[in-house]
Amino acid sequence: MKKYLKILRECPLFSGIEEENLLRMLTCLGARVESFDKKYTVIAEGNPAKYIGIVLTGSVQIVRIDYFGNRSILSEIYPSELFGEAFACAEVDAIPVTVIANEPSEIMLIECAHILHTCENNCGFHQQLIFNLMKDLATKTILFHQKMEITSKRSTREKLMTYLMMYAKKVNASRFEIPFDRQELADYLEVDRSGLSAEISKLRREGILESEKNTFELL
Amino acid sequence: MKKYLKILRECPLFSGIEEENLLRMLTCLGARVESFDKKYTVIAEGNPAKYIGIVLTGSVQIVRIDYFGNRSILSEIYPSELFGEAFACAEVDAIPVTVIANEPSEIMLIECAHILHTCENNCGFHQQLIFNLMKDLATKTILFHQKMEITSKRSTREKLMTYLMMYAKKVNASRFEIPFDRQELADYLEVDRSGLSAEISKLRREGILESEKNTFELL
DNA sequence: CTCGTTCTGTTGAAAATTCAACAGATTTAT
DNA sequence: ATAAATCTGTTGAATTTTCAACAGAACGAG
Repeated sequence: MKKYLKILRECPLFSGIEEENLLRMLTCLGARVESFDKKYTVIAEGNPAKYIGIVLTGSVQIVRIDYFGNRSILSEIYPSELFGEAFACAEVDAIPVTVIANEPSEIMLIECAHILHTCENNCGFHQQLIFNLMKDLATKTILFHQKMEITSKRSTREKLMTYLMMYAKKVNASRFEIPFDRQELADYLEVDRSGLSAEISKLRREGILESEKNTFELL
Repeated sequence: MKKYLKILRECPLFSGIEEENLLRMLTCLGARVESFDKKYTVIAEGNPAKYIGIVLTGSVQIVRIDYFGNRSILSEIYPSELFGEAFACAEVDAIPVTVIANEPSEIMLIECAHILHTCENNCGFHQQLIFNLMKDLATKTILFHQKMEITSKRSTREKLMTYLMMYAKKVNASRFEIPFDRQELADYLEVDRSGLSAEISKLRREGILESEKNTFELL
């Protein structure tokens, strides 16, 4: 576990926890680490939502696929970030999304019940963990609001431009690389891929942006 | 305050709090009650997100209106439910949505900082309140997932049917009244109103549903 | 290095959404 | 009760999106 300390210290779940206590706490929580190859399923839709996941290395996508196979990408999770916490904390009996490794990834899994309920050792950090979870869930809610601001736009162009402008603001640069290929971007924006490609070309012709592969520059 | 006890006991923020402690706690938290007429703004976009609101009577809508005046309805909040908690807990400096009274409503407002930080009286309920907020935020995240499941559908028909089927499941009845008029439903589903009306008529002609005003029956 | 797979941009046709306008129904205000 | 305002369903035209198909580019495996 020791080699993950650097990442775990950045994890919002453990903020305010002293490093010397962290390893002990992980044992107490029954944390375990699993590895997943690219495209492998970390948690499948329909399973009980018992675990909170922490990305240690690599990244995962939270996706939902409907009856007709349409994929919708809800978010991407990077090292030190959490996933599954909302479903675990709300104690829903089946998780409605699938978590897929985006690349070879190491994932820490912690049974949520171990966090929420005081352990026999009474290790005393539960209050801090619950506070951290609350903060994290509030932040996630904000992120969902942002995603809904994007997808609530009615046209492909508006969705794309809203996304790019938000991303530019987030990284504080007018030139940046996005974490999606075309199909993934389309599934995130909830539009048709070919229409998205066409729109990007159009924006380029109109001099509104430059782009090359996944790198964009707003002009 | 006493007359609101019945509703406040149902409020997820206060679950696990003894009734005899509730009134005292409200004073400690500096809770206050304000009244709003129909269509009046409870909290306007852009203001600092300091307050958690609790609907006591009536109801409010959480809406976002973009540059071009397109309205998007994010959710409706009914008595004993919370709003604004995500923005307040995440301590964002400007709330990105507007809260509007749906009908004459009484709203309790509590400064979030009073909940998160232990008060001078050390009244000892903060841990429970923080746990409750965490639970509430997890539940809200689930609700957002459901809304995104609706709006991620590509056609008006699919959005409408997904919404109606979810609503039927929620109230456990195939015949039910929805809380939206046509324009509001369109703004919630993020589609064009006239197209929505047309789609409802079409579904009725096809024998898939019955409807009269805001009452629907799935066949 | 080569072959096979995946990704991307383009295109045209079909389908759906949006938009504006309107008339009848319903609700609200006086 | 009447008038004014709002809400709803319909329609047709303009615009967009979706869908399927394809060819070249980029990538990965062996």
